[in-house]
Amino acid sequence: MDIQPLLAYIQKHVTLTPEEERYLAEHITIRRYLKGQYALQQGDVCKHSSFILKGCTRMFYVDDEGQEHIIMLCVEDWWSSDIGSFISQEPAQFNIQCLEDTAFAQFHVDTIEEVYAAVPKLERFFRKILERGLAASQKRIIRNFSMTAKERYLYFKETYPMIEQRIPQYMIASYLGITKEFLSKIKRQLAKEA
Amino acid sequence: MDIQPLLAYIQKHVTLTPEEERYLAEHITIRRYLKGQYALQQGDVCKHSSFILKGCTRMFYVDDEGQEHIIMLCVEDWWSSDIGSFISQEPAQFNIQCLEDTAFAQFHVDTIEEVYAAVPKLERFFRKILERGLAASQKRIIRNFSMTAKERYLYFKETYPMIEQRIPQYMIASYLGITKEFLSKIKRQLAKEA
DNA sequence: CCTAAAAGTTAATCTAGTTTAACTTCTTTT
DNA sequence: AAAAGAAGTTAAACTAGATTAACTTTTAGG
Repeated sequence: MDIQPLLAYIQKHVTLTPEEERYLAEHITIRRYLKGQYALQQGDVCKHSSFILKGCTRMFYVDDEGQEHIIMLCVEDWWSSDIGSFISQEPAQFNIQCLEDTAFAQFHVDTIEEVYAAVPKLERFFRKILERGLAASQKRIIRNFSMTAKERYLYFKETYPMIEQRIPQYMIASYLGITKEFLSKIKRQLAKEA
Repeated sequence: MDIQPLLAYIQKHVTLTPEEERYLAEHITIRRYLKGQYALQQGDVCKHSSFILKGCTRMFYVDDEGQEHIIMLCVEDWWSSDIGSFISQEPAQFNIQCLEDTAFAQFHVDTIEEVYAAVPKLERFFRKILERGLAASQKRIIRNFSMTAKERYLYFKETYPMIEQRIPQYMIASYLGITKEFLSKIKRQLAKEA
């Protein structure tokens, strides 16, 4: 598996020299999972910062009543880790499951600080994508408070048209914070309107 | 106003030399606002990354129906900016209003990259607090989906006991994503239980 | 190609939280 | 100390979305 998608993604934010690219490639591991497998399980410690080269994952939380809540649906060019567990090295609160055969490019927690020190541009890169991630997360909180379920669904469809095709409806419902039954009702309504 | 609280906060994450501290102090501006004033208004561009030395703010969004939604309540030692607007230099979606007389230590967007270049430890520092911020934001999304309003209120009280005293109830209700009437009902219920 | 399991639908009933509106404190200003 | 505005409370009527349960359709494995 080629790490080209990762390099291309990084180059959008910082410009690496060929040497730096080589160093990067040496400090990254490729890891593959089959559809259905877990890249991380609630309770385990998250040891990797993982970029999706190919495939698709869901990050979800199982609450005290046994109900699943999807926080993120990730496809190619997304980072899919429990960042809370990764930085604290405490047990993860989230599960990450592959929804298709998936290949990750992974930084290991034990060497990432060393990588930042050797290639400060990579620390800059992560600083930048964390800024974007935090801004996006705050906007999501707002959407959850200020939009109805129907509006959230329409926003999701419009913003991630490619994701809807690849993922079962009941997972999209969970991502939107509603039941699959209610999403079904929303879709019927929308079909009637059109 | 002394920037000591900021220095102490930074030193928790990275260790600055006296020289670096001096450089930092030269690239920071102190800005004061009175209770009720806006440090940022929806539609303006956020030019500063602001740390609260003293005081207290709310960051909120006004939706199409004119309703206010509070995303963050910030006190001393918190960063209070619209990070989405700050990094893109596009109009802010959020307002930041001071709920008490407030003093900020501010980095200006035009010089912050220069500061990162001069003191890479500061970029490291921001990378770390962004990681924490993103992890916290994800956990908040989960709480909003998996807890009832009553549970969210109890969590808030327990996690930020000092904030509840300083801020009107109706703002706490907005932060929790409920109406002030319903928070009132929850409090009555809790009082009865005890 | 068959069959079982997974995914999606429909509809009735129920509930957490909203809306509206009237009322009661509590603060602040004069 | 009075007045007025801001903050908080109460209760009745309402609604978005959950729950339950029975059903249909799609998918994938043997």
